[in-house]
Amino acid sequence: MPRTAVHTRQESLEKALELFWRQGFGATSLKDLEGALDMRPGSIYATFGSKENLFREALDRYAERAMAELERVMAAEKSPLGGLVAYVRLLGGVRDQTCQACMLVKSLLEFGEREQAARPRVEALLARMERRFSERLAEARSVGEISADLDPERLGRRLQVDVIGLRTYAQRDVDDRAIRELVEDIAREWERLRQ
Amino acid sequence: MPRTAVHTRQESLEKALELFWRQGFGATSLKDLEGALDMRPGSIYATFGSKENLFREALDRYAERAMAELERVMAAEKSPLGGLVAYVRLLGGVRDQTCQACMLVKSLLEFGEREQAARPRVEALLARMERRFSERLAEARSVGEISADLDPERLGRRLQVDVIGLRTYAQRDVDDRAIRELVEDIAREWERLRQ
DNA sequence: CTCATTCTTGAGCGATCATTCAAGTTGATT
DNA sequence: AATCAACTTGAATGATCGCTCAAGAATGAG
Repeated sequence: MPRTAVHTRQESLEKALELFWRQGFGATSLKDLEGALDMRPGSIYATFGSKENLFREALDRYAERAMAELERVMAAEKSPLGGLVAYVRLLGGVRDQTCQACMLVKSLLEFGEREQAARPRVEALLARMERRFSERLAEARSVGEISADLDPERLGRRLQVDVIGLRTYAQRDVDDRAIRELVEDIAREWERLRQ
Repeated sequence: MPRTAVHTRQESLEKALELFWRQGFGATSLKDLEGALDMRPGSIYATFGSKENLFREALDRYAERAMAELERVMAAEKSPLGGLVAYVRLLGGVRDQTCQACMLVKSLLEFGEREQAARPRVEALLARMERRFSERLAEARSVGEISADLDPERLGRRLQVDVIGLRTYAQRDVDDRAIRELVEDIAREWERLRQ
């Protein structure tokens, strides 16, 4: 009996995610969203409630995809350490994405003040990613790939710093060769942990 | 014969820098600046021309200070590599600054689109910092501190990735011990290049 | 067809944005 | 005291911000 919806929630979210990722929350106006989603303000608000809520949903979707990709890459490698190295190498191919830098990191820096609404979510999603790194590094240690002296938590943090640094650096206007070399250097450093 | 100015350009710039660093360009309104500089719009525009120009001057000032600190730390160490390691260790004390993350990096991510006005300047300032790293690493190589096989340019990039990653990570709501351990781990990695 | 339900529209809301400028204030010089 | 240049003020500008809501359009059921 209802009028058929012309857009699915998922598709709209995808388009919003792309915009927010590229431009950030503050720099993306409702007019931008109207254009990208091909929806009028009334529809957007009926569907998503507010710009901020739409952003939060986009963030969650982004993080979900990022985690899924990490799991996919890790699952393809038997070695826990090898899986993480493969993930690092994959970041070299980031150049043809919507944006080189991680959306979580962009949001973290945009919402510097802690009282900002989306900030806790950003924190939680970054923490989850780091935790996954640490878990995998703990596995690597327990199967003897890396020294028992190493602390998986410290290594997980260290890996997140590398990922953040690499992807943020890739946002600079440098040529692809530089990025490829960088990825290779970082990947080799992690390989070197193998004992 | 003129009326005595109540604010010096330098002091105003300092206050603006602090605001822009913490909040970013877009999230800092003229009302914010009016409050922080204790100046009315007319004065601000008479002095700095536009919000964007004020931001650009603040950026330059930030970069100048950052470069000066790098030079200071490096000058205090005889060893070129040691100077860079000392700089990395110093980043651990970043926690009591205006903002943990580098203002250049925050700006790089905020002005993702290349057509943004301040973007080329951000690129140039980041490139200058990296170049300085590479120069110092070239010295380290020429005095035999690190292997002749290593490429100072690649290492300079690698160091900038570490610095970007570390300072951006420090923006997260993690405890100081985590940051201290991270700085130590990164510093030790660079020490390990010493042959 | 009529109706009820769901979705979409877009004009318009008050607030805030960066910016301008005519008028006011100040202080040294005459 | 009068003058004038330098500096500051703050009301006002048009644009744009996120958002609302009454009205319109489209569908399936009766």
